[in-house]
Amino acid sequence: MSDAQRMERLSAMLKRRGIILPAFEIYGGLSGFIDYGPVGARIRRRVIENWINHWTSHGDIVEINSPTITPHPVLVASGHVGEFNDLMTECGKCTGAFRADQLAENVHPNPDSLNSDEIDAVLLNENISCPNCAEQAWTPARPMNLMFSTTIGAMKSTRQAYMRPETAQGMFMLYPSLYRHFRQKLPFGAIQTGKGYRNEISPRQGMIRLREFNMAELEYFIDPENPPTVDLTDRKELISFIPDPLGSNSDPCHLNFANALNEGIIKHPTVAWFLARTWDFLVGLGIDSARIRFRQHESTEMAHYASDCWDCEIHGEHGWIECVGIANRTCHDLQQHEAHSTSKSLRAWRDFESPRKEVREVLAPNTAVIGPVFKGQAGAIVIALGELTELLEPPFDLKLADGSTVEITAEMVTPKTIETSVAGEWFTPHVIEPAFGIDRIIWHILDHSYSETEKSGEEYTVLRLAESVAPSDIIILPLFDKDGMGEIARKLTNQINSIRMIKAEFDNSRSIGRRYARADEIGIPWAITVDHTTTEDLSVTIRRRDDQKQIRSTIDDVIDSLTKGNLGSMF
RNA sequence: GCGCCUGUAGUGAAGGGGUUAUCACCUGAGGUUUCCAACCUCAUGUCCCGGGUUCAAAUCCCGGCGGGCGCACCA
Repeated sequence: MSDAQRMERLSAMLKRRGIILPAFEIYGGLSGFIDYGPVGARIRRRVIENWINHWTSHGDIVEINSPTITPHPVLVASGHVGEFNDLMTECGKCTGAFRADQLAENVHPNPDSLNSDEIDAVLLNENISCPNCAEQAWTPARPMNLMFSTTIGAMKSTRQAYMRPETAQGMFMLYPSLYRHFRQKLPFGAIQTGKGYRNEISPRQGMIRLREFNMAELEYFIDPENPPTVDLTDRKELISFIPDPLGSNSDPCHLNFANALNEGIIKHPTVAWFLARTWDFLVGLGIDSARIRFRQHESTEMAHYASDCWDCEIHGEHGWIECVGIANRTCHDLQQHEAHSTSKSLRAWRDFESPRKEVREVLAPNTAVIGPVFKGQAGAIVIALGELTELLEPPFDLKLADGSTVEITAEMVTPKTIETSVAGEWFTPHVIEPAFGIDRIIWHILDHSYSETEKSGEEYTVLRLAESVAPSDIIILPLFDKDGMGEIARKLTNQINSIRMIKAEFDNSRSIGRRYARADEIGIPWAITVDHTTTEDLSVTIRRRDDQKQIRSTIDDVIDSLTKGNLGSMF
């Protein structure tokens, strides 16, 4: 078995066993889309359930769910419409593709604002040549829209919308509700799992770059002046870090999380905490911890909203692949939505340590005088008086918002000293976002679990899935489907399936060895075999997938252990 | 999107203008079998799609779609 062929054998197995398959294949297939088959769909569900439990068990994180279709203005505010609508042009000679606005950067003050005709003209008139081959032969610029576009409504009055490119915006839309839910106290977080859509130019590498994919994102809202810290000193694992090559500590290193934070490689204490919890999650799913690393983004490749970004990369058949992005998005999203939407409540309140006293000298308006004199203008005058930054001695000329000027006399105002007490202030929370690519994680779970061994000189395949993500918890096999063994096995299967959150399979087809082999190949961790002895004393054998070891026990004990989730302790 | 390679049962492969397209494994039915892909009999199932050349195309040509690799792209 040569290693070069391993991925092909793995892919063939995934297809043959109904785990991962190309989508729409009976219509010729469609690149960038996959199906999870009957076995794969259960693995996917369990990975997502693990993810939800992992975060909601923190206590200050809740799950929400939002639409996948997102109206245009939301994605304008988030920056996706701008970022995802770049105009591309190609060199007619060397076929290199470039962003047209970047080519025009030095000859135009604001190339991003140009439409395709305008930017074509700029490239032509300014004699912009290809950075690659120096030719001047640009194809007409075309928008490279990485969002799937759609419209809401029919006929007239349709509204532009897109399939969401990330689930995150849903959490920002619900910020006011989340703030109330958490009794107006930071920090808190919200998670969402679901589909995201990006119209990739060329999907590649199987399920690594999909056009429709499973995402799982967490938005954790914090007070930037009081970021939550978690003591990481008792975590001794050495983690592989690749820091920002432009930073001060740029050498790849192995450190525990606490030291990485202390040495300033991880800049933010809350980000450090999420890196650690991400590591816990992946290892808990059965990802090989030696093949996980954290890579810090260079400042130049940082997302448009982020101040500090880490990728969690996992190594597999496709090399090192970004599977989780952990970003400090700062206040960008909430500020943008506050600016673009009608809501002014995308903020949090922070108490001062002690209330701040403010003393202000003002000219209080005597409305009983101003009203009759100025009539319709009176309101504007009261506002203008309130906005005065220095105390003027009446009479004086007061400039109003509409540009007109009125004369204020002494009887119209009363100088006053106003003392106010300010208990705190409103601010825009910062957001730490761990964003998980579920399909990529599932690929690496399968990759790391896929084990090609030998058994009696024959090739033998075992999918060593963690119990938490196995497609079924256990398989029940009658040694032969006769002499009452089949009936006992069917009854036992039903009994186990009635246990909450436990899934049992039944298989009576072909020889026992073949059934073990099939179960091993899709990663079912345990098998119960009903044999002749069972018909006499209701004892069964329990077989462990990973070493094929078997023990005998009573059905009652097996069900008891299974319910408690500690079947392994019987061995 | 460009270039090179490529597409035959569920999986992996052979064949390469001319009867009914071949093999292994898998899957199903039956038999056999007292725990690890055993064996026997039988069965289901395939030339990616569309044009063209030809008396005849799974085979040759063109285009599309899918896959692999490289370039480009990848908040």
